[in-house]
Amino acid sequence: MEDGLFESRAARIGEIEALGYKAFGKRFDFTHTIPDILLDFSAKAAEELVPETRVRIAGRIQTVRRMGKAAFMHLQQNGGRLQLYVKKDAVPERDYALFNLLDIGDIIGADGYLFRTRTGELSLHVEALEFLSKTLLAMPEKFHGLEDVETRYRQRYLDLISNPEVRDVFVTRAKVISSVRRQLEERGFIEVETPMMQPVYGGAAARPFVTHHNTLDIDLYLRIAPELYLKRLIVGGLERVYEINRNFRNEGVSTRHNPEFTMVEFYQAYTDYKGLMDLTETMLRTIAIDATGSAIVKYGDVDLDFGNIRRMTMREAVIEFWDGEGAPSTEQIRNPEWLQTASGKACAGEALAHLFEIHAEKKLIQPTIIYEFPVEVSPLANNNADDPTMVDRFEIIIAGMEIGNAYTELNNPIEQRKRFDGQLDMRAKGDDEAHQMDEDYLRAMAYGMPPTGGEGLGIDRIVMLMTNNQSIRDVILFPLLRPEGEIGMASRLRRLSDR
RNA sequence: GGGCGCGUAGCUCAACUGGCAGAGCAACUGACUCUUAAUCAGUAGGUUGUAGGUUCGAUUCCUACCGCGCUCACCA
Repeated sequence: MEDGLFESRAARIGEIEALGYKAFGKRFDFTHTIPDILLDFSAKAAEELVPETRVRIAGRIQTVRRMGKAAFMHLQQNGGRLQLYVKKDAVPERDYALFNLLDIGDIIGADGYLFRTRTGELSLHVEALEFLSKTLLAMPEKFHGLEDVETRYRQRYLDLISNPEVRDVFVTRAKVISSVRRQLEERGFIEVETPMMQPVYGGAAARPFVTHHNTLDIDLYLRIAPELYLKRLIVGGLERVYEINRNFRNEGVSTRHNPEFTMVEFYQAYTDYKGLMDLTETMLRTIAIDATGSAIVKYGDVDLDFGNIRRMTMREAVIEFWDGEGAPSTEQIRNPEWLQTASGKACAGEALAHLFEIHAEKKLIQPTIIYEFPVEVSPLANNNADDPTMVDRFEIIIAGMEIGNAYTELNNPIEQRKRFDGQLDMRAKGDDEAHQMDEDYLRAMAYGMPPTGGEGLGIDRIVMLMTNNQSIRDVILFPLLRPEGEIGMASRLRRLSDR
């Protein structure tokens, strides 16, 4: 079958090697990265580049403009791009022959000196070329880049090559994670790793992925949360622990949900949910500053203000944001019968949580802490001292999304056993996301758990906010997609070898 | 899972009411020693996602399927 561009590029492998270069090259020790050069020399005028500033650089060819016996091209590396000027009588004959074989997308090295062109662009006057790696496939169009969303997710490498802003998203993601880690470390938290494969899953309400260990012949669940293991460590005296890692939930995919997603969970002995509110406000503000340079972050058409976080109870939020007629009074919102009638839910706690979700959550755009949650939807949180139907828990909601969830941990094993039994009842009634009984967790608690506050923050969603992305897939390098059909790459490459 | 939308050259996009499938970039040949979405002249490149159907004739209309997006449900 005809495969013109692919075969003509493959043929150049032989031509490049005939000149004495390696088509899939070797180690190349550069003196500067391209971003270094841009940083160090962008501000310097043409005359300041003399005496000659000699550099040795490497990168991928992004554009080529050939003009007879001279040419300009742009080389990109680490998100920076530098123009190269190649003149026939300034490079060895062999290197000029190589230059004539170069394709957009090839990876090369270059030696030369920095100068400014007539139009003032900082450029490298090339004196020697080295070949480092051949591209066989055509790059996306230079002006629009790669737009097709499916291809961008499936071939993220190509997305990263042709869309520089995508690289910036993942650089910001790294800054967010680094900020979280640094802030927790500064406060004496230690990073731990707990099982991703768990014989009993818990710590959240979700359906799990199931896998199987052959030798032990047991089913294991990919964790839906690390919570119960982290609290075992609190029992063990690791009084400030955190873990940044993936959770897996076997549920719907949407612009806010990926089956595997990244959470930071942290637990601090001797504090409570109020202490965590203060910590959360500081952490989120600092993340925003570390990631974007400001506590005010543009998201869609709003400016999110991480410097000023409102706090309100779930009941207050339902009343304030009630849609249409019939907003409850402060008495009605505490009345189980009213709640059940208004929501159609069987128990008062689920009813309140449901009303909150349908009336209030989407409208909470500015960072808001919602506290006092119903006990029925919070099997691991400690009771509120004044209201037995409520627990000391809060969520942080931003742009209508749940970003974090925290509570004073339930540390009474007698109460915890009752809560587990309540969850088992819900499971028996068909709620397959109700919490499982975890006897070893009860046993740990029976040894005595200090009063503790614990919290989880959704890293992916925070990155969405910091990078102004509306879809979680744009902040996950390789979001889950159905496997694609036949690609045919192996057979194309096989035909090259068979010739 | 439901609803709506999309799928055309390697990439970005056209193609009126059903009437010969086109352009730019990339590629190839040629000109050009400061260009930058380089320019100029020319060439080649298509199973219109897949399989059926309607029709003299289908990229266009219909059905099913595949993939993706948005949205609702679901997801504390």
